[in-house]
Amino acid sequence: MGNGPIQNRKRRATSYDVARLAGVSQSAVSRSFKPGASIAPETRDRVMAAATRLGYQPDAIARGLITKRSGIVAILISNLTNLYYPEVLAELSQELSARDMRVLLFSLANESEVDRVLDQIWRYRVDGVISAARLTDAQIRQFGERGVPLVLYNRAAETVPCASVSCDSAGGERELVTRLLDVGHARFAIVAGPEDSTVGEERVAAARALLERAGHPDVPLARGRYSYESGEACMRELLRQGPAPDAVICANDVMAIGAMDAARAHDLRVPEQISIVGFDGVAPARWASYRLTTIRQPVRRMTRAAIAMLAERIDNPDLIAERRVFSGELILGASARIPAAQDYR
Amino acid sequence: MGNGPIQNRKRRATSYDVARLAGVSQSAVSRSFKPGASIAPETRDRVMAAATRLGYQPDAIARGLITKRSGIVAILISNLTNLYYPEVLAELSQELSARDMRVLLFSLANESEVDRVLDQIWRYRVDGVISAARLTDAQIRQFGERGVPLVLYNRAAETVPCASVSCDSAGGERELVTRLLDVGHARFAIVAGPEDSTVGEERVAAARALLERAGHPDVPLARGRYSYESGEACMRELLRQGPAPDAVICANDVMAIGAMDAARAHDLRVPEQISIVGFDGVAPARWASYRLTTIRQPVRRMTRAAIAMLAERIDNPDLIAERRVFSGELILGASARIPAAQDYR
DNA sequence: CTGTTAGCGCTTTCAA
DNA sequence: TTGAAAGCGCTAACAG
Repeated sequence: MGNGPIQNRKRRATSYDVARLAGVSQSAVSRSFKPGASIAPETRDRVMAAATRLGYQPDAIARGLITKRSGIVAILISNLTNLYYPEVLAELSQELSARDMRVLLFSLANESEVDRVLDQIWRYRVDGVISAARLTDAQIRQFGERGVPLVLYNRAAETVPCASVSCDSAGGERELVTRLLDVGHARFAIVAGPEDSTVGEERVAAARALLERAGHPDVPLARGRYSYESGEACMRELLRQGPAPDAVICANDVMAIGAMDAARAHDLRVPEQISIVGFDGVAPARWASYRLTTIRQPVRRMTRAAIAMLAERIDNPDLIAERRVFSGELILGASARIPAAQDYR
Repeated sequence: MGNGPIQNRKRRATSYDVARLAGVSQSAVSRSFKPGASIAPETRDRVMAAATRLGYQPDAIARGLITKRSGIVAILISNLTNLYYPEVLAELSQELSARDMRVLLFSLANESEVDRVLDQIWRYRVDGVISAARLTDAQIRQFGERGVPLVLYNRAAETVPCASVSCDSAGGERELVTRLLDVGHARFAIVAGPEDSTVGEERVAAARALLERAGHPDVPLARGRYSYESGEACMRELLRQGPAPDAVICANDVMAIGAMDAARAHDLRVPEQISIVGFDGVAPARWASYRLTTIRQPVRRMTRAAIAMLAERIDNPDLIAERRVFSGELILGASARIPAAQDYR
């Protein structure tokens, strides 16, 4: 304890306490803590000394009441168990903290909670919101009405203009499918995500369109819920339904991993007998047992962009909506018969 | 829009606005929103009607200023990329939200950030803190001095009494090692976590103690950083150093998974030639390519306990410190030669 | 550069 | 049951 801050247990020191101890006015204390405020270096030192003695820190809550800035950004995530989202959350959290903003986390077990969460968001006067959860257009509109900056992560609004960052699902999927076609895969199948997943549907639609144009209409499709187990189940379903496919396109990595395990359980060798590709580029996709061929989302670039856009909008709420779409990076793993291809186009 | 709330863009409605519209005093509005306050049902209805028309919600920030309760709990997590923590975070977040508390998330890239984070915590007047990050005793003491309730998750304080929940590392590890010994494993090796990880060291110490007593002193040990890559590297190191072990005890699942892949890359069959065990019970440990034998932490029970303890201490700050230790559950996967053993004891 | 003063939006006595 | 009034701890004009 020796030279630790003196302090009556419990009651925390206020700026008045510090002012009294330093022999200055309360506003001098306030100014001492505001960078660039007009205060004599000498007074400031006295104040700071008193502050540390009392263990004083300006109260962010009280400050927010008057500055209209809480320093808090809310993050909405639908399901943290998705394996892709923890990576996103870690990046967001890191970068926000570097920019001196705090994260109020809302993880939704299901979509119906959104309204309840929005209520909380209004009450806490957050400076802005990054949402990796599905929002209806009506919900998005509320942000506009209340003047709370919003950036969507990996989703987009249907009819309302709204700032967003995302990874080019269609482009990435087309790259994968083109490669698969080029080396002569012939019996395709798709493991899709839930129908209400925008990115999932984009990926599937892009794959299908390309396949159709290449003379593969009516590709068999099974729907999972983005989980490992559902990936396994989808693969089993596809194998049961007809002749084994020689290329399976999965809407995300985790299902692709489940699909690989299920295929192997059916004594199919990956990629010799069956190619399997995913999407996202999560860590386990790189594990030696899988070495998944996939499209890696540039998570860090995307999160940084999201935060930059949000910060801009916090400073200038009337900024026009903008969508930033990043290309994913093709990761040539070992789960698909695709040539390493340097001079590829 | 039709019957949506009327509202001048940007400036949010205050209790005064509502009061005026409802033709009551501002304090009547306040009371209407406080459950169990003395207010005539009829007035309350008028107020509520006005409130919805204006899209009014009591401002949590302003309320906190006077009630001394922010409704916010801070969660500290060291590294979200650990795969075990997202599961914990998801549970914590879920349960806190059910109890009408918000989560302020602090994810630390490294231990040196702790002090910076604590500063923020004091400023935001959080009602309490759950820490799954390492705190020094001096840091823990600050919580006591400031009267901020703290519950440690999977760690414990050295010399300061402090509320905590954890999983019985030693007990779990002993169960694993006993089984391995019983079936005659003879050449053990350990893949440990970083030296500054308390749980990691507990697990390793328990395993070593038991092995020593069983006539296996000086078990070779390699240190990883809890990541897949480091698990792989450790296994390679162990294989390089001497005769291949027939049982490898890993301080967590992710390293065990890395170790399995590395062992297989060396053409060792798991578990026939080498048994590998982990700790935690994360989702990928159940994947068909691994089916890891491990100890599963009862995450939901632990998180619920942590929150219950925190809530108690928020209501009664002087509550005595308590440690709750939960037993892990042995998961018999297929990564170790251990009999299914029903009548085991 | 410094102190005085007026709030931010709310809850909570205290009388009526 | 209700309204008036006094703050919670702070920042931001405004004079001095």
